[in-house]
Amino acid sequence: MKWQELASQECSIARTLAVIGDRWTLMILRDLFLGASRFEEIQRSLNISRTVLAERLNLLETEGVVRRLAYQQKPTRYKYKLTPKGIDLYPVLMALVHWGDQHYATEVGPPVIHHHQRCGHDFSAMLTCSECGEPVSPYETTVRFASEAITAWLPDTDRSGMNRG
Amino acid sequence: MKWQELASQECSIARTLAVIGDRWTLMILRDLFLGASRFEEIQRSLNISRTVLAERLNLLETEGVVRRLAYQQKPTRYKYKLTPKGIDLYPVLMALVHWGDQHYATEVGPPVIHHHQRCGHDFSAMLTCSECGEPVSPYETTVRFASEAITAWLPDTDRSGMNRG
DNA sequence: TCATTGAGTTTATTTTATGAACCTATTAGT
DNA sequence: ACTAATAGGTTCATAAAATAAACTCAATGA
Repeated sequence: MKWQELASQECSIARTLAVIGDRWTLMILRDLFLGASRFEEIQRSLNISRTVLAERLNLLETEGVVRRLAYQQKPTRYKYKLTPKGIDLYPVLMALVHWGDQHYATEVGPPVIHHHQRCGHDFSAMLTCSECGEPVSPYETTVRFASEAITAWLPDTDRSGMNRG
Repeated sequence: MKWQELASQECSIARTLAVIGDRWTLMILRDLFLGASRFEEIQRSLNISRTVLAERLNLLETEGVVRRLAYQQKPTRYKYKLTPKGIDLYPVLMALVHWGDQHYATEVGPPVIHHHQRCGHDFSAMLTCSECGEPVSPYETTVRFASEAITAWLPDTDRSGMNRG
């Protein structure tokens, strides 16, 4: 299967990855979240090839993830800003950060610290249930499509019918 | 910059993407979370090239994200299971699902439904603060590294010194 | 004996990424 | 006036990676 056929799959992960799932796009989005907005700025920050950066920004704009705005005339120069749809990717980025912090942090700790102004603490991303607000572990969830429940993460011995939707 | 140099960057997103950030790995992980475990099974499910699948599973095993287990002898055949480190990617997958559900769902609704057994409801992923447990929006957070706070997501007019760590 | 399954590996071809140079418009410096 | 620099790309030759198909090996089943 070619990569672009992913977008047509009946799966939200596939459809999401068809937009942001290549090798550089999430790094570009990181830069946008960190305040980069100009082509040159992102290119120099990531040291990415200009060809790829241009292509990716184009796709992100087509998909409504970023907006291209002229920030000056004569000559016209552009910057890229996250749209609300793009800002909705914040939980994706935070989940990636958290996994990296968990498993690849050095002795000196995580390189970037996130601060929650509402509560005044430095924080990390936690996944919770939209319905009850409690933290969610994969061991407490089931998945269904066409009426089947799946609990692949359980050890084989524990699959005693629990977790079947 | 070449892709593999990403891993050496002082950034948890970069280090995470160096492991799972290519075009197919997150789809492979989706399959593993959904219960696939054998090479053939994943290959047929994704219709991915065998070369790439073998290479990716190898990297994931090297990185400790999956474990390769013999499930029979004569001939020895293997399956792949998520390790605890791999299961820690659950929030990443759920964040991707949620964004896809938000922005690419069809009239018939999301293709896959996630159920939270603890509360008994179908749910979606919500990002909350590890410290106060409240939902986190990017507008309420700051980031710092080398003592600088960043709030790129705010409209320019709102950047009045608030959100600076 | 021949076909099939599973887990890959090998190889030829196609696709994608890289790096360098180039283009256009404008301002700043000498 | 000439030159260099900046920004936002595009073009092009080369390198790297992905794809599809065929092949390997060990065993089982018809």
